[in-house]
Amino acid sequence: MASAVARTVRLGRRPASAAPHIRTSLLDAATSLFAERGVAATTMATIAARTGVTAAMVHYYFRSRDQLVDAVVAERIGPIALRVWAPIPGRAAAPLEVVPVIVRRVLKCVDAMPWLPPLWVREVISEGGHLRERMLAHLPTGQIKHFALDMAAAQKRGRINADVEPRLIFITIFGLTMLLLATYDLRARLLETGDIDQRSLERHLIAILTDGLAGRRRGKS
Amino acid sequence: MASAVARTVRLGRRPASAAPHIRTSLLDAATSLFAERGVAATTMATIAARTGVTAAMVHYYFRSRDQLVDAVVAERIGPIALRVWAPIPGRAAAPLEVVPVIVRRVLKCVDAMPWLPPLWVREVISEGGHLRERMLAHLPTGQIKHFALDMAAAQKRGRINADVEPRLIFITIFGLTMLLLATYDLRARLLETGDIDQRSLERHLIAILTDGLAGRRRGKS
Amino acid sequence: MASAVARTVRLGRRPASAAPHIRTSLLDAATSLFAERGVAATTMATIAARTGVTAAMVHYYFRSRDQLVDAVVAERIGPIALRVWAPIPGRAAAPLEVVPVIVRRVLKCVDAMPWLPPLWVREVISEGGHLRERMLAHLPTGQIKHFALDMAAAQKRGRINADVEPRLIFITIFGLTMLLLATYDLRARLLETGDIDQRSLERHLIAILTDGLAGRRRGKS
Amino acid sequence: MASAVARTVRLGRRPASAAPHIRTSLLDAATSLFAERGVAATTMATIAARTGVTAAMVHYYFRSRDQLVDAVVAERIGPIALRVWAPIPGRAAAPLEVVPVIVRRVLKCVDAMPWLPPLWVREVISEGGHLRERMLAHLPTGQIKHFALDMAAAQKRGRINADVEPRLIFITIFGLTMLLLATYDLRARLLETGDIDQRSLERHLIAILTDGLAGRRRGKS
DNA sequence: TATGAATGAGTCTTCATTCAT
DNA sequence: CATGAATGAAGACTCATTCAT
Repeated sequence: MASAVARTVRLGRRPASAAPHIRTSLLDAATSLFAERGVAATTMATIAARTGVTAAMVHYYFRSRDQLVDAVVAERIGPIALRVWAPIPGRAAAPLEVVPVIVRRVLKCVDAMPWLPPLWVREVISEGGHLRERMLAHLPTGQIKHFALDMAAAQKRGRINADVEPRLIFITIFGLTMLLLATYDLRARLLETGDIDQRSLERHLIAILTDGLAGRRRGKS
Repeated sequence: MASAVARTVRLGRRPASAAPHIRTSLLDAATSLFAERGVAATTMATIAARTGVTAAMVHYYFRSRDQLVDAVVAERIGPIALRVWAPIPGRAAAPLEVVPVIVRRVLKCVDAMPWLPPLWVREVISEGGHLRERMLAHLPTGQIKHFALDMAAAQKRGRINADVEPRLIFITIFGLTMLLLATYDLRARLLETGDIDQRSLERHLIAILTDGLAGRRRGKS
Repeated sequence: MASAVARTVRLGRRPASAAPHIRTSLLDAATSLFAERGVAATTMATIAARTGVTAAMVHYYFRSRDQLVDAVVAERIGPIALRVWAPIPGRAAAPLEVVPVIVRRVLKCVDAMPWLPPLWVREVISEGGHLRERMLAHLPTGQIKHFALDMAAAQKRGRINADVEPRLIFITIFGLTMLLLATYDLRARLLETGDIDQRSLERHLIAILTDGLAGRRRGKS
Repeated sequence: MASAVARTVRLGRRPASAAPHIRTSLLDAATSLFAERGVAATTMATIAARTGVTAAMVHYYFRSRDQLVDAVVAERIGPIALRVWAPIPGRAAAPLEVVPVIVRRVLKCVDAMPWLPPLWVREVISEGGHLRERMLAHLPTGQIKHFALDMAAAQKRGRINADVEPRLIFITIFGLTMLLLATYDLRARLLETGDIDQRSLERHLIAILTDGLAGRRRGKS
C-alpha cells in the first residue's frame, strides 16, 4: 500500500482517497472478467467498459494486453500465493495440522477474493492455462520443495499415511479446496438440493484431508 | 468402425490406417486443442491446420464453430461421463469401495484420452467454462443424486466419516483425481524432482480418499 | 419447345413426359428466387435446395452462375418480351387501342408467370439491374423504335395527346402495369383496405392510360 | 452544418470542404452504391473504398452492415418520403391539381438526389426489396390513407375518372414518375434517339396523368 | 447423370493497438 | 489524463467452382 501511495504522489495524481485509482479499477475488472469468462475470452474493450472508461485508457495504464495480464498476475494473484504458501509453524512436529491451516488460509482468501477459485482452476492449475507460465515466477519454489521434504520426513517418522506421496500433499489440500469452491454453482444446479454452506464445506475438507493424511497404516510402505 | 473402413476401401482411397474419416480427425484435433489451449483460444483455422485441411473443411463437416463444440461434447466428452458415473455395484454395502472404483475408472479413461483432465478442469468443472452448459445435458443427473443419497445413508449407518458432506463425496473423489492428473507437468517443473509415476499417483489418491472417507469418527455428527 | 425436345433426344435422356427435366426445374427455381430476393441475393445452393438436388448439379447443367443467369434471361424472360412487344395490328389507325392491348398482354403473361413483375422492376428496368445488360440483346429494338415512330405520327395527326412524348408511350403503359403489379402486397400492407382485385386494376390502368393518351388537346404542341 | 465546419476547423484538419464528416461520406457512398448495384451486391469494403477509408471504419461508425442499412433508410430515404407525401393543399377542391404537385415534388427531390429513382424502384417498391420492410416504418401511413379517401370522395363528386381506383392514384402518379426517371439510360441505349430532356419528361407525365385522372366519363361507374 | 469432398477467394466482424489532440 | 478516430490482422462463415468417383 505504501508503495502505491508513493507512486501516486510521484505521478502527481490526486490522493487515493479522492477517487479509486483507475488503474486499480481496471485491474479489478480484468481480474474478475478473467475469472468469469477466462483470459482468452476477455477483451480490452470489455475491461474498459466494466470500468467505465475507453479501451484506449487500458492501453494508457498497461502498455499492452500482455502487460495487463502480467499486472494481474503480479499484483493480484501473486500476493495470494505468498499468503497461502507461507511457512506453517510447527508443521514438522504436527504434520496433520497443516490441513486446517491451509484450508482456512484458502477459505479466508476466497472470502475477500471470490474470483480466485475459478481463475486458479482455469488459468493457473490447468495445463495450458493462460496464467500458468507467468505464475511460475511468483510461486515460492523453495518453500514448496521444503514443504514436500518436511512431509516426507514426517512420513518416515510414521506420522502420516504411508501410501501418500509427500510431494502431492500440498496440491492435494490446496487443490481440492479450490476445486470444491470453484464448483459451487455447478453442484447447486446438478444436485438441486440447495447450496452447501461454507461451514460444512470447511468441515468436509478438513475431515477428509486430515483423516486421509493420517491414514491407518503409518510410515513409508 | 467397420463401416468406416469399408467405405474407405470401397472408395479406393489411401489405406484406411492413414486416412480415417476427416470428420474424426477434426474432432480429434479440436478436442486436443481445446485441452491444450482452451476452447476460446482455439480457432477453426488451427484445428484445420492440425488436421491438414483448410478452414473451410471444418465448416463443411460442422456447420459452425458452435456445432463443432457441440460435437466435441456429444461425441468425445459426453460418453466418458457415462463410463465414470456408471453405477458402482455394492456401493451401499461397502461404501469405501467406491474410492478405488472411481479413481481407477478415471485413470483408465485418461490413459486412452490424455486430453481429458485439462479439458475437464478448465472448461467443464470451472465456473464460466465454455463446455459447462453443454455438458450438463450429458450428465446422468439421476445417478449423481442417487449416489449422494447412498452415501448419506451409509454415513447414517456409521460406515463413513461423520464430518464428510455426502453430496460432496463424488466430486471430491473424481475432482481430486482429475486435478492431480491435470497438474502433472506443473508439478514436474515446480518440484524438479522427476515425475511421479502413475502407480504412486493411484496409491496416493486411493489412500488419502479411502482413509479420509473412512475417518476415525463415524456416523452423522 | 421443339428444340428442347430435340436437345433431350440428342443427349440421350428420357423423354420429357417421364419426369420434369432437372434443368427445367432448376431454371424455374432460379427464376422465382431471382424474383423473390433478387439475383445478387440468390446462391447456387439455394437454387439447388429448392429443386431438391445438390449445388454441383446446378453446375452440371449450367457451367457457371453466369451462364445460369444467361439461361434465365434467354429462356424465361426473353420470350416474354417478344410476346409483349409483338406488333399491335391497326395501331397506326387506332392509336388509343394500344393501351388495352398492351395492358392485357402483360396481365395475361403475369397470370402464368407471377414472378415477372418483381423481377422486371427490380433487375431489368431498374438502373444497375443485374439482368439489364443481358436483356438488351433480347429486346426487339426494331419494333420498339417502330412503335415510337407510329405514335409520333399519330400524334402529328392529332390522334393523341399533344403533350405526351411518343418515345415514352410504350414504357409508360408497360411500366405502369408492371409497377402496379409488383407493388400488390406493399399496398395491401400499407392501406390495410383489403386487396384490389385484378379486374379493378385492369380497369384502372386502361382508364388512366387511355384517357391520358387521348388527352384533351390533340396534336403536337 | 455549421457545427460540422466548426469542429473540422477546431481540430485543424484538412479544409472543411474537403473533409466533411466521414460518417456522412460513408452514408453518401452507401446510398449511391445501393442505388447503382443494389443493396445485396454492395459490400462494406466497397463502401469503404469509395470513401477512401478502411472497412473497419465503416464498422466504427455503423456497428454492423444491418445498422448501416438502417441509417441509410432513416437518414437518407426516410426524410424524402415525408416531403413527397406531405399534404397537398386544396387537393379536395381541385383533385386534378395533385398531379403536377406530386410530379414536381419528385422531380425536385431527384434533382438533388439522383440516386433516388433506381434505389426506390429496386429496393423499396419492388417485392422482396431489401429496404422495403425498413421503409414501411418511415412512411406516413395516415396521410397515405387520407389521400386515398380524399380521392375517393372527389370521384364520388364526379371530379375524377370513374374507372380509376382511388387507392391506386398516389402510387400511379408517384410510381410512374420514379419509373420513367429510373429508366432514363435504358431508354437512351434502346432508342438511340438521344435523351429526353427533363422538361419533356415533366410535360409528358403531367399530361398523361392529369388527363388520365380527369377522364371523359366522370363519377363512380 | 449425380454427388460428396475440397478449396480459394471474399464477406462481415472483432480486436489490440496507435496517435493526434 | 483521456479520448475519438483509425487501422491491420485475424476470426467465423459463405460461396462459386472443381474434381474424382
